[in-house]
Amino acid sequence: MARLLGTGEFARRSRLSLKALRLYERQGLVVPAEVDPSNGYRRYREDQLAHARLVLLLRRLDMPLAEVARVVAAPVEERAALLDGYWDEVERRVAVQRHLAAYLHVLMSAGEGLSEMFQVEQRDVPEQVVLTEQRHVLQPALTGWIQEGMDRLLGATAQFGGLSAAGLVIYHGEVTEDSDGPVEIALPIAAPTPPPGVAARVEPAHREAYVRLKKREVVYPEILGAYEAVAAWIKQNGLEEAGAPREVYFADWSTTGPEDDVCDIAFPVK
Amino acid sequence: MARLLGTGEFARRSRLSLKALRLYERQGLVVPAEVDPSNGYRRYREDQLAHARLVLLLRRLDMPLAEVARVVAAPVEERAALLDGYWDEVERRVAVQRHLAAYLHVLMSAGEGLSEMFQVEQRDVPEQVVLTEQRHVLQPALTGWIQEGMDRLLGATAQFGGLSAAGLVIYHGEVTEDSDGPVEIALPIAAPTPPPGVAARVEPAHREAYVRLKKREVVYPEILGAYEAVAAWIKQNGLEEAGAPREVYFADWSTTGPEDDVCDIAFPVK
DNA sequence: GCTTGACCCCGCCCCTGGGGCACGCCCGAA
DNA sequence: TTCGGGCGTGCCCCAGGGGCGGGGTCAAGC
Repeated sequence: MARLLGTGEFARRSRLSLKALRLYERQGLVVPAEVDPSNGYRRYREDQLAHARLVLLLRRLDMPLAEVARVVAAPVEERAALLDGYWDEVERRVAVQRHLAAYLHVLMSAGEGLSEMFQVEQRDVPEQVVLTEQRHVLQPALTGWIQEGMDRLLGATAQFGGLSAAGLVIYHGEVTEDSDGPVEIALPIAAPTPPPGVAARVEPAHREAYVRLKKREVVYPEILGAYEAVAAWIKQNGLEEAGAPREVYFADWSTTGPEDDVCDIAFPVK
Repeated sequence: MARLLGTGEFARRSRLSLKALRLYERQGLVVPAEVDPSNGYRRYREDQLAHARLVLLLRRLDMPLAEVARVVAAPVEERAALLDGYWDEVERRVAVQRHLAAYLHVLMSAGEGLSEMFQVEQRDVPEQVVLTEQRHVLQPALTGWIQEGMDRLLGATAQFGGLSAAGLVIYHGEVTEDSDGPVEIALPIAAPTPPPGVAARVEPAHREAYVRLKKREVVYPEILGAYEAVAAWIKQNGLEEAGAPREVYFADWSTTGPEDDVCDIAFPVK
């Protein structure tokens, strides 16, 4: 009955290294059935093998030890859900990286000729009264917030006769995984001055340089290439940036396909 | 012309941390255009920004610094290929983990009831003369070698009247990512004794416990569950393992679908 | 009973890719 | 000249171990 395994045998049969076994004991992941107090020898029950092998397989998913501990400590009926949660997270991360790898492939194949990928134009934009909403938001939450905010403000434009021009997303600060803007959503309305009682302001008339993007190009971080292209173009042409960069959404996001033009990346210039 | 950037500005504009910049300098990845010998101040050229940003994006793919160094040091026309090589590797690794996650999901949903997932049977196997080929091989190369070896030996069986029973893959040692067997392929032929001039031997008569698997279950590491199930069943039924475990392939691999039975996992018992 | 391997302990240093802190110098502007 | 921020180095920390070395221990053979 008291057939206990020494570390060597337990390690061989669980395929865990001795080093890993000691580490997992410290982390409370795989705790020996008993430790001889006189010499510190660890002894494991045979039925702990299944547990140890489970830990091994979870580690092969590169699951952090802390998360492995949570999974194996959870009631049996909750384990599958925890595993799925972790794995979905991995798939999301890999999906982002997959996109990035594809972008880098294009970038590198283009032989650094980034600017040739984009056609930069200029135009004059008249003064506009815009309903506005501003927030600090990190990149992962950005598209969700833009969707919501656009919808919310679009509802608010109704009482002013609806949207009078393309909606803007203005980046007053950088938005990346660790820099949170702020970002402003600004929807133009046909009013001569900002109406009272709502968040609104005048977006001044300006000249801007822009590139037009297809829907499939409007995805982080590929979109950064477009920003860089415009910024580089501005410098090359002896102009200066004169305001926060912005995205001009002139198409309905939900009804367009990946090859349709949906927005411009624009920098005010002088 | 000599517009050089200090570390602070270079870090902000490249989005690399100061710490990362110093590290990358030591690794020779992003080397400052000049270092003031009197005070150690680093200065970067503005055109190094693109280089630094490329390093940043490659790092976001979790590409190791050494590999990033190889990519950015390569001629421009080779970079895309190096990137693709790395990313294919990542996709392969993730595909294996995806499989493993799915297996673990099933395992955990079954509530540890692994043995209930498999129906273990017993049977007697008569003495057989087999053509044989043995090798050390690691798990990743295993299926490829089995395919080839089976084909090769199958050709050799022709001169003895062809295959007389299901082909065997016998595991004399464990086969994992870091344990390499040895593994034996053994194809039974209708001969009373091992013919001279070819690698052949007698596989003795024995009783064996086995489970039958569908094609979709015959994939590492899910298949380990089947081995464990048989091993557990043997213990539970008071028997003993009496030989190396084996896979008995009784169907043609190439013409079967994922839901077809293709092989048995068998342990000789006594 | 004694010796000899094999087994097992612990602790230290190594790796990657940085984060964070302390301490101190240095630079430019008021 | 002073002061705030920019910049330098060096040290310790993280996961998840690998590897080495010094020393205690266990069982088996003689």
